[in-house]
Amino acid sequence: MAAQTAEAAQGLRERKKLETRSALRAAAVRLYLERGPADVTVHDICEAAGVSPRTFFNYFETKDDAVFDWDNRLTGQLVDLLTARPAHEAPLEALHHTLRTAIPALVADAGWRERRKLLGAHPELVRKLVHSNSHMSEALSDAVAARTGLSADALYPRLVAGAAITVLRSAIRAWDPESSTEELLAMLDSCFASVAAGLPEPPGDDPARPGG
Amino acid sequence: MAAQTAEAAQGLRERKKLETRSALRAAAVRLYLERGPADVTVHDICEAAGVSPRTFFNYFETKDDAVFDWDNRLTGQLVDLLTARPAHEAPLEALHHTLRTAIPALVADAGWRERRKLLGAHPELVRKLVHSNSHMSEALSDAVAARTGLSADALYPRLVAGAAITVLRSAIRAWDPESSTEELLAMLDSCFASVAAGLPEPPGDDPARPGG
DNA sequence: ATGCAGTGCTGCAAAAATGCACTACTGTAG
DNA sequence: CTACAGTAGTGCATTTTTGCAGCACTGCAT
Repeated sequence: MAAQTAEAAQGLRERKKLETRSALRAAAVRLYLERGPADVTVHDICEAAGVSPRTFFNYFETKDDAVFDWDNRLTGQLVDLLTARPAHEAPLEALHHTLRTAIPALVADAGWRERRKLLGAHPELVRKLVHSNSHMSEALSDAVAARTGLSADALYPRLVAGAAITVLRSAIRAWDPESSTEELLAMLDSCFASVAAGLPEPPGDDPARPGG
Repeated sequence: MAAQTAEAAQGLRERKKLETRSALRAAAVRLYLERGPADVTVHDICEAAGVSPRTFFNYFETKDDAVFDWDNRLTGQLVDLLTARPAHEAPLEALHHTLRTAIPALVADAGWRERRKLLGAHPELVRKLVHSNSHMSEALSDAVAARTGLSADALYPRLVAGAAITVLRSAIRAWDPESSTEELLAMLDSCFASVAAGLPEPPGDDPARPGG
């Protein structure tokens, strides 16, 4: 396996690169929180991070991508975790365990929580997040295909990966970033249970209440 | 209900607007197919459509959005169809019928087929398509919430809508645009069946065939 | 036909994003 | 120590995207 999940910077070069990326990410989140996304230019972020604007776009595709860097790092991590799950687990089950394993570290990351709050304060950003999610979905889809021995173009891997991403998104969105990790995990479990049951009518649904 | 699904242009003004939008969409798809997305500038599209570049961005958020205009029109249509489904249908079932109903008209649309081929020829575009899909997902989510009497922030509507969008995307992507409508509908049915069953191990999976 | 309100279209300036070529430094081999 | 390959960072030109303000036309009322 060539996948080096360890973040150990082996050389000066690698370390500098990680530092630059980190600096850009941190500066972006900080400035976004301070002034709001609309009042922060790429120039500002770069000045705070000490690099040129061109360099910013060497690391990130769009201005907002720096804020979503967590998701891209998470993607690689999820793929590794999923690959490491025992082969006897059904794909959906393996994905469930994978997410469950990855979430605590996320919640423990102060930067990630900051970002989560940023998304709550600026819903416009959520729309751009889809891009990162799509990347994650494709990566997981490929990993599921590898697990099941199916083609990467087959329907099943895309369905399961898509469902898992939807679950993750929905749970994080509904989760209150001030509350505990357990809350998030509970919602994740509930979502996976709902999907595994074939998404039947809403659990707490009371037929006597028309809802209008 | 104030929703006017009818596309009848009541005044000259409305008609002109639709014409401009149509012209931009058509020009974009044609030029994209002729030269490839990278070799078409907004300026080119606007020249072909006879409007200024600034006007392009009054209609579409990004250069590629003109190509995805079908999805945005489809979104409104799906919401209307879903709202019209009988109340006794379960959400997932109602979404299944909704998509089944909308698809034939799409496939019959020559422009939509062109677009579908464009996506096959230029996979980079698929990445940008997620944006439209996300819009569609949110709209359907709200419609499901209305059907079930749940809050728009509840988990269930997002899960079902997300699953439906994933199904639609997967089916269209796997579908050969040269083949028949029935092929696409069959894949759609198969996907919905898989989701309704809780996404168990791949259906046509033959344990004897390693698939490598 | 005339005047008014609403708004579609446009030009302009600034910011975001991309391709290309160049510099400077890192890591490695001699 | 020196030479070399690889590549992160940069500057520049071009394209994409957005905010703002003005012009022109439509739809409506008089």
